[in-house]
Amino acid sequence: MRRYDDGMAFVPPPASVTVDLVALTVHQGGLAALLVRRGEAPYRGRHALPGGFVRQREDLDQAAGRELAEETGLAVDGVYVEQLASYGHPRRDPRGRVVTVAYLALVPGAPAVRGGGDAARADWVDLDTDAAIPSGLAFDHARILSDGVGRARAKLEYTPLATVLCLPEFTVAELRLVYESMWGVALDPRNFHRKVTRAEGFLEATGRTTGRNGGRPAQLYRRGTARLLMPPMLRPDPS
Amino acid sequence: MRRYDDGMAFVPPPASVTVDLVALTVHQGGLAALLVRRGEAPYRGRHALPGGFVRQREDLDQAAGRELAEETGLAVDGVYVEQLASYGHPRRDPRGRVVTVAYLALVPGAPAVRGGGDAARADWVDLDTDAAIPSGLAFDHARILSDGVGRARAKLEYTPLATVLCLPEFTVAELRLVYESMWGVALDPRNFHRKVTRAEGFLEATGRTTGRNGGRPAQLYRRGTARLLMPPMLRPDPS
DNA sequence: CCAAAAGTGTTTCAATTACACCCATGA
DNA sequence: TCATGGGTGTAATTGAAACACTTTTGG
Repeated sequence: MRRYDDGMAFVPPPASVTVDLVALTVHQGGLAALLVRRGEAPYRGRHALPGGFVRQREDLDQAAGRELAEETGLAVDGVYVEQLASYGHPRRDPRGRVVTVAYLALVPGAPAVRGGGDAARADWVDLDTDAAIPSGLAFDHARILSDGVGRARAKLEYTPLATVLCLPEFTVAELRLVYESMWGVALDPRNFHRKVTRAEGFLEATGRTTGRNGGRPAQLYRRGTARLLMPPMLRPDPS
Repeated sequence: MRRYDDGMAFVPPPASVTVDLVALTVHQGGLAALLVRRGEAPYRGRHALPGGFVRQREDLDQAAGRELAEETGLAVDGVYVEQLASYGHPRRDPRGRVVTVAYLALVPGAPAVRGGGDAARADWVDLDTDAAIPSGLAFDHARILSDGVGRARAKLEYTPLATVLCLPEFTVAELRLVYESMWGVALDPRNFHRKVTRAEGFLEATGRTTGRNGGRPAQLYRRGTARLLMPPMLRPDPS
C-alpha cells in the first residue's frame, strides 16, 4: 500500500484475500459437494473447500475460476459460478488476517475431478441427510458450505437455475431429478412436466428424443434464453 | 502475515480490505441513498458510499456498523444491515490492492445525518428516475449502489423486508408507500391491505390508531415475528 | 400383450384481481 | 353533511394440485 497524499499517510491494516468455492452437483439422485484434502498446513489432511489466495493482478471472479480449474481439473466453461458471500472473522485463519470471498459453483453431471495445487485430492462428497455436512472441515468452511447449499436451494425457487445442473441436453425427468435432489422431496411428474414446458423461455426443444430406458423415449431440451428472475417457479408446500 | 510451516513459506500478496455501505431509505415518496462527500484523497470532494478500512481485530459486520455510525451519525440499532457483495478489481482503487465488502443497509424514516471520519458531509440523495444514480461517484461505487438498489427491490418480493423501512409503528398505507417507492408502481390499497394483514406473522396490531390526516384513522402495526423467506409476497405484473 | 416411463386432460381448490361499497374522522 | 382516506365484501379470473388416462417404446 503506497502513500497517497501527505506525510500523515494512514496505513491500513494488512490482510490477505482468498477465494473459496462451494461447488455442487447432483450425483445419483443426491446433492454432492466438492471437497479437497488439504496438502499443506494449516489443517493439513483435513477436508476443505477448494480455494486459495487471490493474485496481485487478478479480479475475484478470475481467481475463483482459476482455483476451480487448478485444484479440481474442471473446465470452467459449462460451470455456473456466482459470488456467494465474504467471511472475515479476525481469527478465522491461524496464519493471520485472511478475508475470504466465497463462490457458489453449479457443476453439471458430477464429472471426475483430480487434486492439484494445495489440494492433495478432490472428491464429490454426498450431502444426503440434511445436516450431514462432513464435520471437521478446515477454517470456517462448514459454515460456508452450509450457506452455499442454502443459497442454491433458495435460488431454484425463483430462478431457472436448475438447468445449469443438467448437461447441455436433458430430459424433463432429469431436470425434475435436480429439483428433487436439491430439496429432498418428490414432485408430481405430470404437473412438473407441464410447468417447465409451459414456462416461457425456460426450455428449448431440440426435437430429438432419447430412448435408453424402459419406457417411452423422452424429448430432449436445451436451456432456454430466460435469464435469472423468473418468479412463478415451483416449490413444494412450506411444511 | 507470519510464517506457518517451514522455510519455504509462501507469502500471499498483500491487500487491504474495506467495507462500503449502500444505505437506502424512503423519503417523500421516493427512494434515496446515503452518500458522502469525500474529505480525503483519492477522489477528494466527490460523492461516494460511506465506508472505510476494516480494522485488525474487527469482523466485517462490525466494521460495517462502525462505519455507518462514524460517517453518518446514525445509530445502528433500528437499521437492517446485510452483506451485499464484494468487489476486487485489481485497479478499482488507485492506492493499491483494495478489496471492498459492500453492505446493504435499510434505514427507516430518512433521519438527519451528519458527516464524520473521512466524510466531509453526508446526505440522502434521491434516486427518482430509474437510472438517475448520481454520476461521478468515486471508485466503482456507482456499480455497487446499483447492485444494492437491485437487491433491495428484489428482496421485497419474497421477504417481509419492507417493514424495516418503516418506523417501529406504522400504518398499512405507510407500508404500501414503501413498496410503491421502491418499485415505482401503484398498488391497489384495498387488496394490499388484505394481503399484508392476512399474511401470517407479517404484521402485529398494536390496537392503537393514528388520526393526523383527513380521513378515517388508521390502525398502527409493528413488525411481525416472521423472519425472511415468506414466498407469497406481492408484486405487480411482470410487464 | 405387458411393463415402464412420457406426456395430456380434467376436476378441484386456493390465491389474486378488480371494483362496489361501507366506516370513521375533521372541517 | 361533505370530503378524505381506511377498511370490507364479492364476483371473475388465474394458477396450482391431484389424479385418471393415453402414448410410445422394449421385451
